[in-house]
Amino acid sequence: MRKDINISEVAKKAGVSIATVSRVFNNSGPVKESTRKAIQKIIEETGYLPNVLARELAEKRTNLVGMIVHNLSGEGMSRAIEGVNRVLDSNSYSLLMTCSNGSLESERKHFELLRLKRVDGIIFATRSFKEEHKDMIEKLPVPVVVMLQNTENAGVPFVAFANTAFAKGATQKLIELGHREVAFLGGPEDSVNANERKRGFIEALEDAGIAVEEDFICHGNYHIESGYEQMKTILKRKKIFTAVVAVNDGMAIGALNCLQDHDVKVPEEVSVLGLDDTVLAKASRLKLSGVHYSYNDLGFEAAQMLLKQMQSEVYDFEKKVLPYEIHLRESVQARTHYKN
Amino acid sequence: MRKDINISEVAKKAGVSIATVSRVFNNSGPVKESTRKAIQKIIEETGYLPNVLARELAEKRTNLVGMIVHNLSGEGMSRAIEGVNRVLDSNSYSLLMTCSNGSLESERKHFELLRLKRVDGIIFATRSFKEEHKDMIEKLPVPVVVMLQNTENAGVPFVAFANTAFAKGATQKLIELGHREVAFLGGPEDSVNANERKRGFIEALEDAGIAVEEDFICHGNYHIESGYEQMKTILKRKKIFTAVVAVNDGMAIGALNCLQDHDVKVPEEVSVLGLDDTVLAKASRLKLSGVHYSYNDLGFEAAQMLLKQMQSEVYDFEKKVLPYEIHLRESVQARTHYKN
DNA sequence: TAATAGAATGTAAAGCTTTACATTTAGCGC
DNA sequence: GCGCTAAATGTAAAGCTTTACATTCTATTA
Repeated sequence: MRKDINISEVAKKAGVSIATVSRVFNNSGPVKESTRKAIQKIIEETGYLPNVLARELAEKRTNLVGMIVHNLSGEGMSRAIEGVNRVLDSNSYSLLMTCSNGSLESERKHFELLRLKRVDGIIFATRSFKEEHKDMIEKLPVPVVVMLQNTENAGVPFVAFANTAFAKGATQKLIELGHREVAFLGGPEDSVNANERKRGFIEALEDAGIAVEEDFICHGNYHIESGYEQMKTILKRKKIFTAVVAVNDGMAIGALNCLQDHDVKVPEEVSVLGLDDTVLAKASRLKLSGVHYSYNDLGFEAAQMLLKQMQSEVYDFEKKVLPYEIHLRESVQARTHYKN
Repeated sequence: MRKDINISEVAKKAGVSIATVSRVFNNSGPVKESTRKAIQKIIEETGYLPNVLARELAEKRTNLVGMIVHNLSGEGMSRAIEGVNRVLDSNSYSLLMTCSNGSLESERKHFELLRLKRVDGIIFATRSFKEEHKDMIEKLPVPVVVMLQNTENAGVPFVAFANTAFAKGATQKLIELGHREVAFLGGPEDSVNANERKRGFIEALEDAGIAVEEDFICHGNYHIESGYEQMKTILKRKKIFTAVVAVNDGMAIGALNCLQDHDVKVPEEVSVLGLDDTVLAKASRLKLSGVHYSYNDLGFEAAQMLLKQMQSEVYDFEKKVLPYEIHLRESVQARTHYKN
């Protein structure tokens, strides 16, 4: 298409050197007022825009932040990206987005791509953080902030949710309400986040001196159908329970539907709580209880932390665990005498 | 961090010129086998990676595709981005993502940013396509594909859903089932997509010779609460209707909850259909009827089209309207005699 | 053996900016 | 009017690659 005008053409038209034009454009040095005016006029007339590639080459920075995400399904990650974008936008950075689909090999490829593209920093959202990831990160010439995983042990900066803490807190609320036989619908057994939540659940029981029954613990895949199935499995065991904690809203909704289909009254007979607060929580007529935490803030904080690291010479360890709120709604009530 | 090695250092070590190294690295010219081997060895030893910035400067292309999206809430857009990513990934392009938050001014800013960043093409997802957008696009030196809006009139290439068609089709299904008093819960009045769906609804009625009653048409904001409110408004009018078409799943779920709360039996008394098929459709015990269309495909097709445009010299108009499927599930049944 | 085609390799320009350093200009005090 | 300082401007290198064109081989054919 139409040929771009470059700095030397502007300089020629203005009868000055390119250095002076550069100084005017970037306001990076003393220029006589009359010269400045003249150059600005030419810039405007010609619509001159510097070639960012050349500039980046000279400056050795791209004002680009890379982001590696396993996938985008689920509303959480999108919100996080919005949060990231908000920060980058107001700091003149742009976002290079990639989906890794979770495999280690693919993640390695994406780290290399971002390195090649010379991004100035990387936000890395992974399902589970491995030793190999640490190696990848250490090889990079730019800072990396991990999102959604607690990488304290690895010494890698991160922003994450307090999975164990809020799972424990929510379970404790149920215990406070008199529940002692509580079932847990967990996530995939190899998911770090799901296991952290499960741990919180177990800790709450243990702290209260309640024995943890394996019969009350199941694992699913986060989906509604899976919640339904796992709930059914537990129901079949015919052991009495008065509350269910689900690792996320999908499983909670599945459980809710399953209970209702089996004529178990919620919340009169069984309370249901999802460790989540997505749009699904609002979908059922019976308002689902859950834990609220902001993915938007997650992204926001991660981007903030990254920019900070990018500005400092040394990438020192830093961490941020986000706050949460437990919302008890219609799906939870105090334990009443259980009618068998 | 550690200094990168550049092509001339590799050349020096190998005792050849940089041109030869470039030829080996890019496999872009004849090189004697022994020389090639030697250079490849040095490349491996030194871990040489070309400076992409310099390369892009020389090649005048960035292998970058920009994407402007109003926002990322809702699962649709994320899926679309995944689809885009899938195509770009396998074609060695990367994605520069920006959220415009919908304002025209912001969109203009983002177009400029992408132009500055010298992306090779742009995918533009907007809520409503205006004359100004066309101007912005025509000024750009790279092709643009619009996503989610039918821009046939403007002559701008696009990939979109057949809003009017599937809304009409779904409504016709209801009519075939004997429904004649059908309510419509629409989206925001300034949303092009929402209005296209409304038009399809109206066309179906008109084609069947059914008068369109304003009392049966409401507008909301896509959310569950809004669907609930609008449904209530219509219920209050005390006119008999036997089916409801909602502009999306959120409104449909809201309507469903509202009807049930008012002791209206679904589907026995009123059928409910959402012009959507998100995760929400699976959340209720009563399986919601709807229209299925794939956002992932939307992104996929948009990216494909863009790449094609990028490869051809002239950017000729092209369009793609995606297929859809109407799924009648539990929430819809044939009209039976209406008990008053 | 010389000519010649074709392969292999090298040279240098083009792509465009930033910036350290060099040079020139202007202004001020004496 | 001279000298000095500070401001204004210019020069050229550095950042690194690709590639058109030039040159130098190598091998084949006459």
